Amino acid sequence: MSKQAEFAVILKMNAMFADLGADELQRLSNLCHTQHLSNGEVLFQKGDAGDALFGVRRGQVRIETGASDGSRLTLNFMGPGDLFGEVAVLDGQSRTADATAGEVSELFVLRREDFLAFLEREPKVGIKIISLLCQRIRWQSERMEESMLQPLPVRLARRLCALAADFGSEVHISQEQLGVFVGAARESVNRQLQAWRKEAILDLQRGRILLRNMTKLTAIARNE
Amino acid sequence: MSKQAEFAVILKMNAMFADLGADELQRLSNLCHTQHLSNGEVLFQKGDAGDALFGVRRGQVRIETGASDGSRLTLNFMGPGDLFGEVAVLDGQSRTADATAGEVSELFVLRREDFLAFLEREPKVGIKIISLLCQRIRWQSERMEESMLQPLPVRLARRLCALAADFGSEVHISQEQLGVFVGAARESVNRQLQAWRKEAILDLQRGRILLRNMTKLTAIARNE
DNA sequence: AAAGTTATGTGACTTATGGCACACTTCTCC
DNA sequence: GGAGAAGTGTGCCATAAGTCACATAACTTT
Repeated sequence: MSKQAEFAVILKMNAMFADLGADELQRLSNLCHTQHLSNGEVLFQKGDAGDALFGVRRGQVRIETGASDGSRLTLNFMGPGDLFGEVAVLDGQSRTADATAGEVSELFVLRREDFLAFLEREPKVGIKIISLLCQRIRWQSERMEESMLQPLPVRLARRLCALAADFGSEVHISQEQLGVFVGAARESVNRQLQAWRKEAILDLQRGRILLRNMTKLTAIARNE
Repeated sequence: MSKQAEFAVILKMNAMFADLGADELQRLSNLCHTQHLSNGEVLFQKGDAGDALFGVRRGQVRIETGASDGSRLTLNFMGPGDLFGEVAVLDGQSRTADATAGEVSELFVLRREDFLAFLEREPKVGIKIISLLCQRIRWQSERMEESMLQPLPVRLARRLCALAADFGSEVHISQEQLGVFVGAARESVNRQLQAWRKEAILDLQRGRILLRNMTKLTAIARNE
């Protein structure tokens, strides 16, 4: 399969371009470039101009934010098929986080100017993107209310359920990072996890969590 | 001034349509209808279909959410010149809050289908809207981090500064509602306000707050 | 295999905020 | 103008979570 055809497949997977016809998809793919990253290479940093949209072909990219004390905390992992950097590209503002390759990676790159020009010619895609951004706004406000109103156990359970959907019952994440995701101190996360271990809801190992009883966990997440 | 011309002025005020030419603005205004509301009349409720975008011509509309216990809590006030209901219109999902007229009001209404049809003919407006939605996403995530990381005094100071920008130094709001805005209990809000009163940063009256020392207040908001 | 580094487990203490209770004040409306 | 509602001021206590401190366990490096 040619690279361009592969780009088209990946783009198609993303809701942003899901209802594009084959020809439009073809034209969009032709605008893409390829970029290789070695392990640990920095793609962009917080504050950089948001001049391109990226998609992962192979490898893994970590989206992280450098805390003021110099420690770096991972916010998200992007794997093959994932698109990232859309917000900065769409509004032309600067990046809000850093992106670093977690392995040798190959990305495709869609430059902001090419993308915007494409948008002007394809109003339908614009409307689709608007919908997606609106969804995101709704989702954000829900999480906002949630994180202010729900106690830590509920937030933690929800995050674990979400991770389970992506990774299966063996979630590979440190308690420190789980704390970042959930907005809590590492110690608090640990204490809650211990409590659940005693209830046989999960098992703990260094760097991973084994979910044993998803029924109970989802019940906690629902906050009955 | 004709109603249509007045609509055009209001639309122009909103960033969404700021760089539209006079003719496009004219066409958009012609799509608008007018709707009158009596005091206390309900415009829409949470869960209703988001089938129109509204703009306030005269009067005031409260955006509120009905708490589970039946008490209603105001999230925002929309006054003359304000546009609201965009998100539900743009993505076609249901309303996330209730809207009730706080006085006898006159609105203009732009129906979803008309608006979307307009968007398809004006890709530039679509791109502008995308930018605005992106800005909102950024703003939301900032507030999100803020509300989880910043202590109440900082959040409260920020909210008061924001209100001051809209209302001047005499902010007309109950402590209860301030609590809702800031995500805190009424009592906590009161205690903080009392502390500031003793420092001569502000004065309190029933239903209003008089800001005396904006310098100190903004300093607190900055969280130095 | 020893040494160093990172991740986890846990106790003790502190603190911010929430919630209840109740007094007091100011508005509103018959 | 009297009754009731709505908004405000404050004391007291409960509690969730953060912080600090340190022990232990698991991987890495040389």
